[in-house]
Amino acid sequence: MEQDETIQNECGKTIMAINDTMDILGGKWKISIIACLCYSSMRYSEILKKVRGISGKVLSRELKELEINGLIIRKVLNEGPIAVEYSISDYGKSLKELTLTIADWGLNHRQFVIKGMAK
Amino acid sequence: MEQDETIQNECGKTIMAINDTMDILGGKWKISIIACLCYSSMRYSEILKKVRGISGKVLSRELKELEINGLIIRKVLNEGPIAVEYSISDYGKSLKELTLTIADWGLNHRQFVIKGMAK
DNA sequence: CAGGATCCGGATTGATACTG
DNA sequence: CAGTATCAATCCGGATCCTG
Repeated sequence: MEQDETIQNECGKTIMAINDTMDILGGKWKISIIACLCYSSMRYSEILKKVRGISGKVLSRELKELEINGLIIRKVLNEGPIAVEYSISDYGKSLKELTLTIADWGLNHRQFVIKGMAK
Repeated sequence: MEQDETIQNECGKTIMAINDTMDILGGKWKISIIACLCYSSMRYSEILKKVRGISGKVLSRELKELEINGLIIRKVLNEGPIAVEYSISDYGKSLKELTLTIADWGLNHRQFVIKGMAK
């Protein structure tokens, strides 16, 4: 029984930790944006092209939130015509492994589906 | 420049792979549910308690989607009074590493915030 | 170019009540 | 117990227009 309780507590802690992560990275786009900036720094309009499907309004909101959480850095390169560069922060780099794990699973899942083994 | 293009392509592929994963695991709760069932099989009402904050309606919808995708297994134990047990499938187990990576980052992030280094 | 303001319809959620 | 049905509230994202 003690063993069971230990397992149950572990489970609860894990879920809390997952929630902590999801509070920061939740939503449809943040992980993609982080993964993108892990490859190289980018301008606003470049991210807009890379992260297919995101709208301008949503992108600027997501970038703002990521910046507030210290995961990315916003740097104004030039005023009139304005140019802004976004890059990953040192802290944001701690998410690189996570993004790769997620991408790996997606690749494997695609194979899995193609082979028709999912059913 | 060729090097740059390679990097850009890698980036695009990574983002597509992330989208593939997110199509399956997207949303606020699915990862928590999977993590939960990686610890042990559970009844509907147990999951409801473990995954704090989720409503019954949303839980049953999420469970249905996870089952359709082959990640979890639904087993009726008993009719009247009905009892249902959910468990992780072999395929779902391939997500265990992912859930642990996410939980790890959440734990570290909590430390990071506590130490006030996030600003 | 970067991104804010506004409008708007559709998706998502929570509460509550109900069923086999 | 394990859900389903329903309604109201809300959250979104998209499109469009506007600014420095």
